[in-house]
This record gives sequence, structure tokens and C-alpha cells, in this order.
Amino acid sequence: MLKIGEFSRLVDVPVKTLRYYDEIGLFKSDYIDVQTGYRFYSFEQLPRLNRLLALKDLGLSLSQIDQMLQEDLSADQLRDMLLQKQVELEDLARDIRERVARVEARLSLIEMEDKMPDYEVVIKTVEPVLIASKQEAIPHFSAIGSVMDRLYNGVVAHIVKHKGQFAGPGITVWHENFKPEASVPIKKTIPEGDDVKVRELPGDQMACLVHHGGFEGFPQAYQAGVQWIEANGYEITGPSREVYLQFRPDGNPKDYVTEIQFPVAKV
Amino acid sequence: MLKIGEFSRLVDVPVKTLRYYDEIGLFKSDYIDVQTGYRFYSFEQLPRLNRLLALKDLGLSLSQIDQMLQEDLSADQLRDMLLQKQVELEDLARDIRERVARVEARLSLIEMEDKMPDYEVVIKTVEPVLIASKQEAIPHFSAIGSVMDRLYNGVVAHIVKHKGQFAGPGITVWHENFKPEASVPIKKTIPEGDDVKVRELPGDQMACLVHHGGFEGFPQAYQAGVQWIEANGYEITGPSREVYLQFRPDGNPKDYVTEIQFPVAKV
DNA sequence: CCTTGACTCTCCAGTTACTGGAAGGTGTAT
DNA sequence: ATACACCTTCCAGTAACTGGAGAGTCAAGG
Repeated sequence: MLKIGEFSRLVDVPVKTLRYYDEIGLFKSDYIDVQTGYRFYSFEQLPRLNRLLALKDLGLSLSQIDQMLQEDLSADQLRDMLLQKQVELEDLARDIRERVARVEARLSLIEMEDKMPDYEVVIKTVEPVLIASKQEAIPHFSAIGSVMDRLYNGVVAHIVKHKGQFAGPGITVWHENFKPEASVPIKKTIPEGDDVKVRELPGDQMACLVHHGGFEGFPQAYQAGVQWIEANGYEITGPSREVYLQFRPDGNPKDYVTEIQFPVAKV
Repeated sequence: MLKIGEFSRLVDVPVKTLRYYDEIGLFKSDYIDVQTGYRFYSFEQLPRLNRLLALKDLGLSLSQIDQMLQEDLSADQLRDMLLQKQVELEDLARDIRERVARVEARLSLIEMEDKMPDYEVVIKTVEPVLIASKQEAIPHFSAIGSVMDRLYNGVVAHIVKHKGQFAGPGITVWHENFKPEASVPIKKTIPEGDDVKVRELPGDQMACLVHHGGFEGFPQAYQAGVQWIEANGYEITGPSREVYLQFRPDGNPKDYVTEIQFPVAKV
């Protein structure tokens, strides 16, 4: 019979930890002196503790270990638990590799620019939204402003006409061939018009970044987004979106806030 | 100005989490209504939150993020923190790879034997111990028993003669050429004898396993130990030891408990 | 025999980054 | 007027310990 300190030295497990295992019932002392409350451990307990420690070394949680230490567990059940743990660990390993890649990407940015990047890209899930929208090709780069004005005015007029309720800031979806879809979220569906469609913009996993300021800064922002997506092992899976979080045609462009979203998936 | 729920949807962070960040001062709401206590967030806060989320994605703790969000941090400091995190992550990655290897080793054992292994091997650090010891080559396999008896009797007699105090169970250190060193831990140093040495057995990282029963089972136990060490990417770096945790020459061999220790290092 | 120091006990608090729930106030649509 | 969604604070719980306070126990030395 060994006192807790002796046993602790023998198995190289802190006294506190042994008491904790005792408390949660994972590994009870063999015998407790009624007078003093001292715990006593025996050599017969070593196999159980060593098995416990070996399983802990595999990264299993104490409650999983508790299950695995049950005598009546079949080899199949044991295998299943280990297989599950294996999958878990491999997921974790992948996760960490990605993390390392992100840290490296950021380090190289800092090396280049000696500061944090201008645009922070985050992955998030956006909810589907019901929108009314109008689409039109842009004939020439310089015409973007006027075309967009026209599109949004058309959509807004249509919504107002059908007494629709606005549900958020405007969103431009950039389809192929430089063909923007000017969309305005609405609370409930309304009839479609000649050229105003009503549909649900699907939710998706998006790489997002926020741009503060006028539209002249957009190219840089897009570039930063695309670079991040490449560097972090994602690929763009659909049309990007611009969400005009803060915008008024008569406002100061400096105060504009736009979120740029790229639907992405892990390569 | 956005209420917490709206902001939550915008940044895809749970309301609870935003409140928590507010509480710990990591990310405060822009403004709080004095009447209602409602938190309000502004678009100007997006860059800080996005940076926060990006850093969180790297695996930094909230307090580290808090530091990195300070405005007055130099690029050098930023780089140092990231480099440190990189090292940390790489350590973690290695750790997980090793864990996966151990899980696989155990799975293959279970496949073979349809149960948990008979010997659990654990790595632990053993403390240095002061010992008195005597060494002698074993002429022939069959002579182990008698030689050991003689050695231990000699050491014990020597200790008693010099009024030394015993400090634990006997330990045999198996040096090369089948030359065991019978050692008995003592509390304080005593004079050496003709063939009894007094020295400190160094502490080390050891792969340990516990054998219950008589000496006839030792070969299997050693085999299990060596196999584990190979399978788990360690190598043996010195003489192995046997610690006779429970042993009496007149006792029943079934009750013997012996710990076998291999000094090891990661390959 | 007494004291000292090492050891043990229980109980409580703190760690991280939240999550869940209860009880109660607020804002808006029908 | 009343649902209902939303907001508030406060409290408890998570995993696996770790640290500390205050009090009792044990063995050796003087």
C-alpha cells in the first residue's frame, strides 16, 4: 500500500491529478483510512492506471477513457472508438496545417508591407435572402455608375409600386460578362415586373472583406480578396457580390462601407 | 447603427459571443442606450472585428488577439508573435501526428489480438536516485537467480553495515554484456566497499511497463516494450532497468510486481 | 515527550471561450 | 391590446486540471 505521494512518484502523475481522478470516479484509490481520510493505492492498480495514461496519450477525453476501461467492452467497440478518434485527429491535423498556412501567409504579408494587411478576409456563412432584382450588361466601364443608378432605381420603384418592404441594403451580384444584378432584399414576395425578377439569393460560404470608401478603391479590394482566396486554398465558386452597407447617392464617398463577398469552397 | 442581432447576422458571430467580447473588453459596442441598455454597433467597427476574427482563425488566444489589436504595435512585435505562434502550431502538428501513429499502432494490435494489449507502455520521467550497487557478469542464463541473490545480499549487507537507510525497492540495471548492476536506493550516502559502489542513478525519460508475476514472463514483457518503442518512434538510449516493486524471495511469484524501464529518446 | 517539517485532507477559486437558461424589459406588427 | 421577437443581466456549466487556504497526520530528531 502506498500513500498518494509515493504512488504519485511511482506513476509520475501529480497528486492533485490523482485526487481529481478519484473525485470523478475514473481512478479510485484502493482503500481509504477511515480515521485520517488518507488515500492508499496498491500495485494491483497499476495496470488500470497505465492503460488510462496510454489512452490519454492518444488524446481521448477522460469520459471516453472511462468507457474504454469498462471490462465488458468488446473488441469491436474498442475498434470503433479508436477509429472515430483517428478520424477526429486527422481532421484536427488538417485544421492545423491550414492554420499554419494562414500564419505563413500573414507573415509574408507583414514582411512585405511591415504592417497588418489592409483588408481582412474572413470566411462566413451568409443566409439566403429574398430579393427583387434587375439585370443588365454594362456596355463600357465608364457607364457603370449610370447603369447601376438606373437598375437600382428601377428595382426600388417596382418594390414601392407593389408595396413591398425593404429588408436590408442593396446587393449587386456580378454575373459573368460584366452583367450586374442589382438586388434589393425584401421581406415578403411581390409580383415580378417586366424586367424586375423576384428570387431568393442563395446562402453560401463566403470569403468576405469590407471596403471603406468610394468605388475607386474597389479594384484593390477585389485583388486582396482573390489573393487571399488563392493563398488559403479556396476557390471561387460563383458570382461575387457587393453589399452596400453604408451608401447614399448624395453622401460623401469616404463614408461608404461596402462588403465584398466571394462564394468559395475548399479546393 | 445596428442592434446586436443585426450586427450578429452581418458578421456571422453569435450574439452571445459579441456580448462576451464586450464584457471582456475585447470588442466593445460603439454605443449603449442609457435607457434600455441596448448595445449598438457601427460599420466603422467592422475592420477591428474582422481583424479579430482573422487572428482567431490563426488559433491565437483572445488575450493575444487583444495585444495584437493595439494600434501601437510595431511590425517587429507582430512578426514575433506570429513566429511564436507558428512554432507552437508546428509543435502541435507534430504532437498530433504522433498521436495518430499511436492510435494506429493500437488499432493494429486490436486487429491482431481482438483485445487491448497485455502491456501498457507509458513514457514518464524518473527522478535520479542515490543507490548502493554491486555488479557482476552472468556466466550462464541459468545462473541469473543465484548471482542476483548474491549481489543483492551483498549490497544489503553493506548498507546495513554502514547504517544506511533504505529508500525504496531494488533496481537492477542491465548493462551491456549481460552484466547486471544490483542497486538498492538509499537516503544518504555511505562509504563504498570493495565491490559495492555508491552512485546516483540518473533520472531520465523512460518507457515503462509493469509486469505482474514471476520472472519467467519477463521475455514477453521486454518484447512488448521493445516493439512499442519501435512502433512509436523512440529509441533506447541506455541500459534498461527492472524495479522490483513487490518482491519477497519467499513470496509467491504470482504476486510479484516489476516495472521494466527503458531509457528512451525521440528518434 | 515535544517540535519540526513533510505530507495529507477538504474546500474553494480560477483557467478558456464560450453556451444555455431564467427572469424581466423593449419595440413593432397586427 | 397583445403577441412576438428582441434585448438586458445574472447565473451555471463545460474539461481537466492547478493553486492556495486552513487544518489534521506522521515520522524523525533533540
